[in-house]
Amino acid sequence: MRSVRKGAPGGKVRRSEHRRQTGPAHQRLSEDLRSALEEGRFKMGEQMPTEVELAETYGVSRQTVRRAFQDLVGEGLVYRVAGRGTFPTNFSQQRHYVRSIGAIEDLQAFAGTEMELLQRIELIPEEEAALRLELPTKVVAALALRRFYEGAPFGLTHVYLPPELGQRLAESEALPAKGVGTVIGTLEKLMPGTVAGANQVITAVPTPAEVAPLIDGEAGEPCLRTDRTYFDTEGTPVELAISFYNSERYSYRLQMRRRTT
Amino acid sequence: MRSVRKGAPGGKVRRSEHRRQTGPAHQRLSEDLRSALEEGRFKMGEQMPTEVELAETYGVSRQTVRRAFQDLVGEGLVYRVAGRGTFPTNFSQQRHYVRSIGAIEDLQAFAGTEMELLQRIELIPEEEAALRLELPTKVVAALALRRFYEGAPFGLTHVYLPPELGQRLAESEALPAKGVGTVIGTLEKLMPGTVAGANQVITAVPTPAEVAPLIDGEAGEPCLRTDRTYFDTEGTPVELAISFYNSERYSYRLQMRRRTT
DNA sequence: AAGTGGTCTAGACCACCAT
DNA sequence: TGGTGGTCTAGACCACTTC
Repeated sequence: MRSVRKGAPGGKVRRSEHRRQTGPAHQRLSEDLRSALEEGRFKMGEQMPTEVELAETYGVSRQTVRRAFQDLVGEGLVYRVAGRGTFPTNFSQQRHYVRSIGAIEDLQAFAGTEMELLQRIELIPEEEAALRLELPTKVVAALALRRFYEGAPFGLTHVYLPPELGQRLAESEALPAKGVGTVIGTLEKLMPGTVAGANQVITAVPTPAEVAPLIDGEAGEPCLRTDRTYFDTEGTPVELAISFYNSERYSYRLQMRRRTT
Repeated sequence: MRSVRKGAPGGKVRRSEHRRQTGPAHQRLSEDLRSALEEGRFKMGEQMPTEVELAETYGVSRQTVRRAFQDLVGEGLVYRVAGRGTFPTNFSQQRHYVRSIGAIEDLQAFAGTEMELLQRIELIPEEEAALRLELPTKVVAALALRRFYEGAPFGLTHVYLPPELGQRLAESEALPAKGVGTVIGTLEKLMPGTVAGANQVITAVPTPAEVAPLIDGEAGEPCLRTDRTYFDTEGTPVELAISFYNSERYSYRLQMRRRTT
């Protein structure tokens, strides 16, 4: 192993050879490839550059190229067959393809929709919510909001938080009375950890009478109810959101992907 | 780089040092760790063995350990913090935890439920289904089935396939008139490629009158409708499944996870 | 036989965290 | 300051596909 000159140290060398940008080399590479794919620069049916080719043209090691491809495979933009090569999928051609895959980022963004605060945050006793947040007490911080798309309301959400987090949210006054964004998105900036994911249960229920007028629906008519529990990296619940959606204005879309390992 | 003895060749060496089993070393390692986590062999709050430790005790390189941890992070069993270490999440403690994450395997398994064929496979003209399967013609192969849980029906599904695949499915006679399993699971064994994922739209609708009696529901009552399009690695649609679920017996559960990269 | 992706190694430097 | 995970390298062997 001798180490006369040894591999260039990770990360910093060759900084100026290719588009510098920021971040690790594998990330720059995958971004380059992603752009190329989205712009249809690789023809549909056939093979993309091999690992060795990319390693040479980008001046990185084969492992780094593999690392970049990992991301693309995970996003469903390409698929790889040992012995044959790497190929773009159908999805890679659709510009503005759905990046989601039931990913949590989408819920946080809720692109193109607006929210309106109906009930400012306050501490209330709510046994079931407290239980589902795995709290030792029965008191939770609660708030309510409506969500609008193109000016029309389509969803009503009750949000429950651990009191401590609710306190922090209230004090920050980061949550506007009206605007874009989400509670969990706002909350994350105030949290110690990060939001790692959410468990969700989706059911079809009759629109509750008190909810119906708020989402332009009729009481008793089918509506979509989602119960969503966000948790941090350790698996501790940080938010419970119960939403009712007008079924004529909102449907739940997700993409599943086989775990490839 | 000199190469006097160089790294042991991939895959085959040291075969008998640790539990041999099958497959790559990183897979064996991750399975070991998964078991340990599910059995609660690592105490909740605190740190798991470091990469270097595991590399030594398992006689593998650090990269191989990292590869193993990648899987566990992806499954939400552990989280890692640079500079601190690797820690089990809440989920790792729950035995029989939900592996899913909105993964496609669950839909294929539909654990614990039974199916009953209502309508044997046949070729019919169905413009909309053909369109959604991206077929050049209007003819599709169609079949219908009910799904049971503990003897009671809870879902009705219409399945549409490209004619060629439907033909193969019909000829194979692999689909039982009654039993466990799914169409997509059966189909995959007969396909050239593999099922890579599915796009899904979930809506709340009034139970159609013709569907209601089949799922023990009442016409007009809210029920969950899912439109699911499975696709292969290339992104080509291979199956369209439209299902109606009795909302009192079935709710849609999924786990989302932030993409960690 | 040549080429491709899949796996693996030994060693290195870095940013970050705890001390 | 020492330990941890994150990144990177150069080289190797393998299984598999294609020619």
